[in-house]
Amino acid sequence: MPAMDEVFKALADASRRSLLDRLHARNGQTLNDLCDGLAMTRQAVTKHLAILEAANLVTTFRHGREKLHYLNPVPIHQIGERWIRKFERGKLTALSELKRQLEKRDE
Amino acid sequence: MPAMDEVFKALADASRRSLLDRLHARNGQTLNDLCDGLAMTRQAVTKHLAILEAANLVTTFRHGREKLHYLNPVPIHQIGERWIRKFERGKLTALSELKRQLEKRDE
DNA sequence: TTGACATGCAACCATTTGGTTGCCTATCAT
DNA sequence: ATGATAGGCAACCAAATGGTTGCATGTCAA
Repeated sequence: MPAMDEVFKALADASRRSLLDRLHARNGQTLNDLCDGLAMTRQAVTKHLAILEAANLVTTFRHGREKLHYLNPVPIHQIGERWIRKFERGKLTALSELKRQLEKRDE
Repeated sequence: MPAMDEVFKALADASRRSLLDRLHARNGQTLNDLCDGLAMTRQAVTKHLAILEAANLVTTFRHGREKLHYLNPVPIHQIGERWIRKFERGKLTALSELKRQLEKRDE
């Protein structure tokens, strides 16, 4: 069970989010598949994938000399459920307080 | 309009997420309010708050010599809507592909 | 078996990050 | 006015991050 902190850290990098996007578009890609079109060496991509795998956002299977990468949407879902939702409750309250302060500014 | 990347980066740090938690628990706190109990200097907290403010996750108002910090839940909500939701669609598909691969492993 | 392909490992590098200390400025209360 | 309180600024530092290059290993196909 990877800590939520690992997931947040993994999602903090735009290259890694774009790798997740690519897997979302087409699941089960090899390392080389994921490399092409990117302005990065294969080794850099490997490192990013390792971080995504450690955060459990990506799961891999060896198939001969190929390593297939699959998106695991569960941790993303959990961020939504366990973290973002918390801030949705009370969102209107927070916003109305903000508004009240903005108006008080001109007193 | 702060780029979503800034928001993700701001959320990547546990100390910053805990500052948001504190504001969620009680909105409109001063810098010193937010400092106490934390194992960090005031200046470190200032830097974190600056990053949260740049990402538009926190808005501030001066009131005399005090600076009041308010949570802005909008960017968090947008991460949920614009990013996380995208991966919820197709979540079941992705999971069933994962399952299929896991089973294929034992052939 | 031998070359080509897919990936792994390790050392190295520059920059960013999260934190510190020291000092300065502004505001409030007496 | 003056001390205490709230915050700001800047320089500095160690460690983490994102990337590179070079070489090694494992696997497939002819």
